[in-house]
Amino acid sequence: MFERARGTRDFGPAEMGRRLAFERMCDEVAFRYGFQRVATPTFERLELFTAKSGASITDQLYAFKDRSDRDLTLRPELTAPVMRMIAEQKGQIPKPARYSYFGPCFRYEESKRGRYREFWQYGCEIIGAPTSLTEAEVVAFACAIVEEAGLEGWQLNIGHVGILNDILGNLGLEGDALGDAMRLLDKGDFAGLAASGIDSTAVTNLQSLAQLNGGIETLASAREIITSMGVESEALDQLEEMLNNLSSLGANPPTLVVDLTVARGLDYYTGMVFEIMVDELGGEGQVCGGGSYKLFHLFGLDDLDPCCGFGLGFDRVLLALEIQAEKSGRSEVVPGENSGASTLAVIPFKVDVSQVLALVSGLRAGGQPVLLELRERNIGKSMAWANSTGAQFAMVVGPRDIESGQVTIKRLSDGAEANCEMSAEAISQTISSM
RNA sequence: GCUGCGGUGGUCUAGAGGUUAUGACGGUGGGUUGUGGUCCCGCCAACCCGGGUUCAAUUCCCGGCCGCGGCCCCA
Repeated sequence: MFERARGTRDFGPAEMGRRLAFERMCDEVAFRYGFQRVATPTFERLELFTAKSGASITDQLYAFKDRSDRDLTLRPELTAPVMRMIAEQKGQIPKPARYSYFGPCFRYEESKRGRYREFWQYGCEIIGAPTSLTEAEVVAFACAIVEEAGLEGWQLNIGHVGILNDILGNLGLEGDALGDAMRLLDKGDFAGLAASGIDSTAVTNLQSLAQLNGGIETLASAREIITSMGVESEALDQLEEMLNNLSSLGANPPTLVVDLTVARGLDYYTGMVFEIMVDELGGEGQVCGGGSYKLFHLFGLDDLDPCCGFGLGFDRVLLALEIQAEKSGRSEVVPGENSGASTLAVIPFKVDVSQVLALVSGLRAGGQPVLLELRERNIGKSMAWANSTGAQFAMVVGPRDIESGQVTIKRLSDGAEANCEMSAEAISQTISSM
């Protein structure tokens, strides 16, 4: 026997229906926010990702050589490919561009629940509009997705790398030391910060900054602390503006935490950074992350920096929704996942099927989903089959019906029946009126 | 990378050093050649893999693989 490769999953009809419903929902929200869907290849030149994230990521990639000895890799994320796509057009696109995307990504790492070697990301980027309003739009879009998906109890964490840069820069940190300090801050490792040689008063101040917990109102306290450290931060004003815009745009997270020590551990973030967390997934609780970043300098298009975007952990959101639905007894995990058109199971019975197929064809042409019984079996078994398919209606077409020109439509949920003329129009009409 | 727990038909599960390896769900066929979901009967289908201990291992031991949790990491 052959087993699935580790960290991969199969999706049967029920699960796939749910995933498609969620993808459609994401696209609908994206459309309302003015995003246009784009797609990039599943594999790319290896250099694209090493340039973005350093050579050390190679061991987490599904990298390989092609027959011409080119270094390629399955994509581990979608931001760099989208940047590459725009760069290939020399940035000659209408700006600002609002792109959304969805697709599988691949990372070679230990798999566990909520972390797979093949996983799906839904995401977006706004390119060519480096403003705090852009940031607000991006975060509002992310919030809209999780909210419309019906996720409960999620938390939005927002920080600003620019503010951290101002503070740490004022302490004389730069280059690697600054990056290290930022990573320590992100982890909340203040002992490590003190050990790295940062002035103890500054560490204390950073710690109280990290302990601020709340929404926009915490900015005032943050400003006090930052001012007391002798730092003028324009970035702080930008963050305040962004948060106000976010609120005006209707984002309404169950919990909002303005946490200036959120750094997302990534070198290329430059401004606002954010993440959306849920409790249900333990250590894999981050379902979305993003912010403002500079990457176009890698392609020689510095003028497009910074951009703003996010990646949404498609699988994780679904997992969290499934756990929450289970807990609350909700039957629908993704809103609308069960609301398909009413399918009609057509059961030819003791007739030459060619007599039925024209009718089936007419029904389908008219937009009526038809599931055709393909085996010749007795009525009882065929009805059981119709029921097991999930079809809402069933119709037997036998000699009697052919002769009379009348058929009986049966609603499978409760056995209700209705008769009508044996024509596609009459049948469709009968179904929609039942 | 570290660490804890687990692995019996497709799914859930009983079980014991020697069994025709349990039951349910499911699938399939019949009872029933014009109306399903009930009921009855039949059939399909499993001890994760490799090594060790033993007369005998699916059961005990070790390793691997896979799954689940925790830590590290998470572009």
